[in-house]
Amino acid sequence: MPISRQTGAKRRRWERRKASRPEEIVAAALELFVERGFSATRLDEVARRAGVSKGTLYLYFENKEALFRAVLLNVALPILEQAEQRVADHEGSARELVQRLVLDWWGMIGETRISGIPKLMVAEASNFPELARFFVDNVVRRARRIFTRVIERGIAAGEFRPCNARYAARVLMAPMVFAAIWQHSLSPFDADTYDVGDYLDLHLDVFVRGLSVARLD
Amino acid sequence: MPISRQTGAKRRRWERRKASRPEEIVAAALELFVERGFSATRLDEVARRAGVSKGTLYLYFENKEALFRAVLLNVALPILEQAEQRVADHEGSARELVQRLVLDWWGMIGETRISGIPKLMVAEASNFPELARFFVDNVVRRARRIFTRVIERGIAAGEFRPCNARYAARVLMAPMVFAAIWQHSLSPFDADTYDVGDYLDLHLDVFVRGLSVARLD
Amino acid sequence: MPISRQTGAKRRRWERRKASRPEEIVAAALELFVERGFSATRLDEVARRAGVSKGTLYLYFENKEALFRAVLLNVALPILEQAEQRVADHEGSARELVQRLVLDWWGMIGETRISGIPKLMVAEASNFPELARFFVDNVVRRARRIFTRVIERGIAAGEFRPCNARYAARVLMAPMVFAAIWQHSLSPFDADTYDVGDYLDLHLDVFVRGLSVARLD
Amino acid sequence: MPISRQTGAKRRRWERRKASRPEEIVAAALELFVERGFSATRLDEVARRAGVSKGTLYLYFENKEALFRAVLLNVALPILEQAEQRVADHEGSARELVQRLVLDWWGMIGETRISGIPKLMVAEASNFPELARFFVDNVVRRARRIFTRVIERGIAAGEFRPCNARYAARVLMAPMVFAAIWQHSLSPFDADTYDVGDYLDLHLDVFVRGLSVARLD
DNA sequence: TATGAATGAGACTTCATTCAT
DNA sequence: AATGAATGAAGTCTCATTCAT
Repeated sequence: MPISRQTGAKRRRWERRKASRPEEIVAAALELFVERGFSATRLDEVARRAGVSKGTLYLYFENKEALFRAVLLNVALPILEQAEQRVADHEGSARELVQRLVLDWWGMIGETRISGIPKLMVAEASNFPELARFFVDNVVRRARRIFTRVIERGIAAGEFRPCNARYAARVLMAPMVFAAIWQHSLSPFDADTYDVGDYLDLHLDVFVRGLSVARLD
Repeated sequence: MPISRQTGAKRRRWERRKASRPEEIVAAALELFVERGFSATRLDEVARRAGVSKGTLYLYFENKEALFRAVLLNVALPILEQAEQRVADHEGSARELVQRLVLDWWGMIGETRISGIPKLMVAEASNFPELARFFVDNVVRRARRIFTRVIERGIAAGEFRPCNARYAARVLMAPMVFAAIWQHSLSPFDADTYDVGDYLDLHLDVFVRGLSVARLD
Repeated sequence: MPISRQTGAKRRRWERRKASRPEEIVAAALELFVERGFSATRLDEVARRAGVSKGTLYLYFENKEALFRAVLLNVALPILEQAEQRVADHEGSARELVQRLVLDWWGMIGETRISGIPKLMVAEASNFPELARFFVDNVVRRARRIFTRVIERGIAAGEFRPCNARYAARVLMAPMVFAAIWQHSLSPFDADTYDVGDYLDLHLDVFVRGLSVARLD
Repeated sequence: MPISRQTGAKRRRWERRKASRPEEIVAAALELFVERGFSATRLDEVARRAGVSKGTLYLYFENKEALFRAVLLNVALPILEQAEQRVADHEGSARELVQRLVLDWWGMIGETRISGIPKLMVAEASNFPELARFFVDNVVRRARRIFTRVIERGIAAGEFRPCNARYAARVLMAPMVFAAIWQHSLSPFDADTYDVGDYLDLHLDVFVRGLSVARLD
């Protein structure tokens, strides 16, 4: 039985938790935005899930759109930066690197709520052009650049066949990002369940073989 | 008495063929749903774009959700069935077939509004579970089955290495579907433009090489 | 017993009265704005008093402020223009004219709701600067100009003593406008009732005597 | 135990004289009520302008309406009483007295914030009936009585023509009160600037001449 | 005393839906 | 069949008020 869980349950009405509030709100908003989309998410429910009143939201965020912005900037960006860092630190052959990049990404993000961001952005892009632009510039293209560089390195090292590295990076990333989108959208309605890890393994195997100069056995 | 009022001669140029009304409405709805999402789409605007009054929508569709259903059933499904058919008719080596399937799909759907459906479904799945289930069962899984079969054929013929054909089908499809989603979401905000045809060519080349038993030169 | 009042009472829900709606809404808004002020007036109540639903207000007016504007432009302005016209047509001695101007104004406006406009504008001026400016330019100064001209004419004709006609016009107008403001504000709470007609008569008598060159007996 | 925490030596420079808090709040409220009206005034801003927190308001005033009451009772009333006193002490001819009363009033009140009270009361009267009644009884009628008495004295002394002194008092006061209202409302939007002193001088000159028995030259 | 984070009723506004015409 | 004025439930947001600190 958990320690000391039985008394604190009845949260007092005027309790204040200061610094942690905005994070809790953003976390609740992330969940709901990912689940229902921006428009279909009711602030009422964000508040309820964050355990605050409706008015409290407006203490920390100017309006619903600002909350959306915060979700992206305060949650997605830091984690993606961290991922970027971790990924940049990798060493080894291009082949290995390609595989580590994808598997690490999924390992870090895949099972968390963060993986809902792509779906969210894809769904709301045209309703929030500036945010879309921001997201593309600061997340998508940065990620693409990393993958592109790794592939270029592989080509330079004679590991990979010469090809358009930018396009290859897109090909490499698509199944990975799609897995995240799928998981947060139609996957629950799909009777054909699948293991994302195995799926990514296969993708990586096929991709690396397909791109390699040498015959891999 | 007014002159020539009884003849009906004043045929307005935008007088409509009655039968096409519902189609026009559905077409308008498709555009807007894809562009903005279901919640953010105003029926007012659907009506305006379809060139009818708001009230008219309700002559043909019970409510907004029914219109959504109609968009999927009346527009997406037929076209996708047609695509399925065309794709099923293909003959040739598995390698060739794989490539034809993907390129045909893009050729038929890619530049049309239909390609917005994946984004729309992905965005609204959790808000419309039955529709999501329907879409997965009648579109996604059917498509997956076709791709799976082709790959199985390739394995059986000794063209492709033995592997989990279902997973390979997912890997094969992901970049294709992702291209459609991307085109209708973040692509307009992406300074790195790309040619989808070239992208798919590269994907297919890498995929087929990666899956093939023989060395392709 | 009033004729045919018993059947039409139960106003049907979907009745539409087209053209008259905006006027009815503006009339209701005028009453309430004058009575409570802009901020304290609830659109709910405007709608109820106009016999429409809340949503209907937005069919005709973009928002609450636009309704305020409409009250001024569509109600106050026309009537004041009419008053201006009528007043400009007057002939006779300056003395008579001065008296006619004031008494006519009161006769036309005094007992109507329009006389609440000065109080309303005075109360809300600083909250609606552009509207205030518009009101001053198009109503106040125009009225002032009329009065100023009459006094100048009186001076030129030797009826009135030379003086600053603009200031004299202000002195002449103040008790008149103040009567309107008073009537719509503190008058109902004043145990000392008074007859505005008598009050204006006295004002005019004193003013004209005080300004005249000749001794009036 | 912390060092030197008990001495209270750290006297913050903006440490306040406790006693003055309510006055500061009332002063801030007066300004804002006059400027924007009661409803449109935010307690948030009252607090900010008074240099206290929102919660502090409630230490001194039960609610917003009580603060409004306090503005009238604690600020307006005393000053108006003082004005009344000073005015009552005057001696001299009725003519002189009339002029002193008006000019003194303006001299004392005109340039201060207190002169905004009439506008405020006029705007909010119907929203606060008891307060309106109180204001009329304790301020308006008392002032009127003073002016009435002076005019009666003038009539008795043969200075002024016989007339209804109560009405004459109203006529005398109106331009004066109106000047105050104007100053706090539409004056800032009026391109025709004017000098209130000159205006009142003209008013008094005309009024006294118009009421006098003797010819004034 | 004093604070200011938190509350929640209630305001303005939107928009899917209805129905007399 | 078609319209579009009208509706009112429901959403976002505001702000007077409360109370733990």
